[in-house]
Amino acid sequence: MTATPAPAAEADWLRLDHQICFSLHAASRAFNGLYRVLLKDLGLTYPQYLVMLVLWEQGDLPVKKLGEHLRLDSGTLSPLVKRLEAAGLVRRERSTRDERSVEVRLTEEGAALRERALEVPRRIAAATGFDPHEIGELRERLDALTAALDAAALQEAPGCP
Amino acid sequence: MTATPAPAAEADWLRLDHQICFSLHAASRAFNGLYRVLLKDLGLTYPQYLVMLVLWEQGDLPVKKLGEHLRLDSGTLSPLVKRLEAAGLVRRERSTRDERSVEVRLTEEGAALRERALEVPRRIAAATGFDPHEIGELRERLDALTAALDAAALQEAPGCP
DNA sequence: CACAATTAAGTTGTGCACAACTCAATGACC
DNA sequence: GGTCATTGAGTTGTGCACAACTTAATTGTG
Repeated sequence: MTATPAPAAEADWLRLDHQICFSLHAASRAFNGLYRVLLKDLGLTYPQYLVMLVLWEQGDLPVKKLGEHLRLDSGTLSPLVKRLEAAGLVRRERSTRDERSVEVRLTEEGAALRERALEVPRRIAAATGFDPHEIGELRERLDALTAALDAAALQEAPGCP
Repeated sequence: MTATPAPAAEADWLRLDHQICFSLHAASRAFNGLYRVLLKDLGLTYPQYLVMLVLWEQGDLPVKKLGEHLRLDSGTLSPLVKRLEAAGLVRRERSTRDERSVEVRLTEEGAALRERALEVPRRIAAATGFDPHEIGELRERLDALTAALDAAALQEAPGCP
């Protein structure tokens, strides 16, 4: 034992941080990469696919609601949805009830694309090599992580009531 | 049992996919968001922090080696490293041994920043609410996932020997 | 030696994420 | 009813990720 308890421990923290944050970053990009390959045929990017998943599941939604489901703001969604519209998968229509709101509606083509998308999640699941139970467990872990991180970020934020 | 085994199961696949891919996407962005807050004082973005972590741990490295550690290509790293150079944290120097290669070297300022960065991983770990063992476990799971996804993406790729 | 293939950086173009902002519609309050 | 704060989309600017490409240096092979 030395007088200085553990000078290396500090570096170990940075090392651990390197490991965990890099692992998550890499996993996210790896997922993105595989989806990129699998979604190429459908002409969708990964975030566009997420939007389509929500629309297929929830039906037509205003941009605001889409953003709540996906935790994305209008700065991300506006151009993304415009690209989906350009691809003929959705229409954007001003709500008559509230003229601020824009409804995103699936076109026939957009609704039909769902059939072709059914194969994607199976292939993703197969690629992970995880069984459904493991996937579910990992998902829970990640959701807990997200919730904890969001709470912490709020606390760290400049003005935190 | 009906003649059609489970017509709803197809939709469930899309739903599960929605869950897991969204969870990972959200966790990655949540991490990014918290790092954004914690790194603001250091004047670093999250990917820039990753580069600095590698340099602090490994010492000066050519861009190529940096990319191997972080799985990033020159298209991402070149402008990023230039921004680090503009911030005075690194210098870029053509290798004399191999003029194709560019060595990224920490400046005094860049090396000194490490002291201030030591606090970051502790605060991140605290924010997750996970103990070191859980973090390690999650990391292993994510690394396994990344490896499986990378392998699958390779197999799916156009030309796969 | 010469010349083709490979390699390391860098560039260009597209799309996503997010902060900070504008603008118009809505709602609340006096 | 008029004013003002709030809300929903959208825009702008910065930075990251990645594909496709260019350029220059190096290596391999005849």
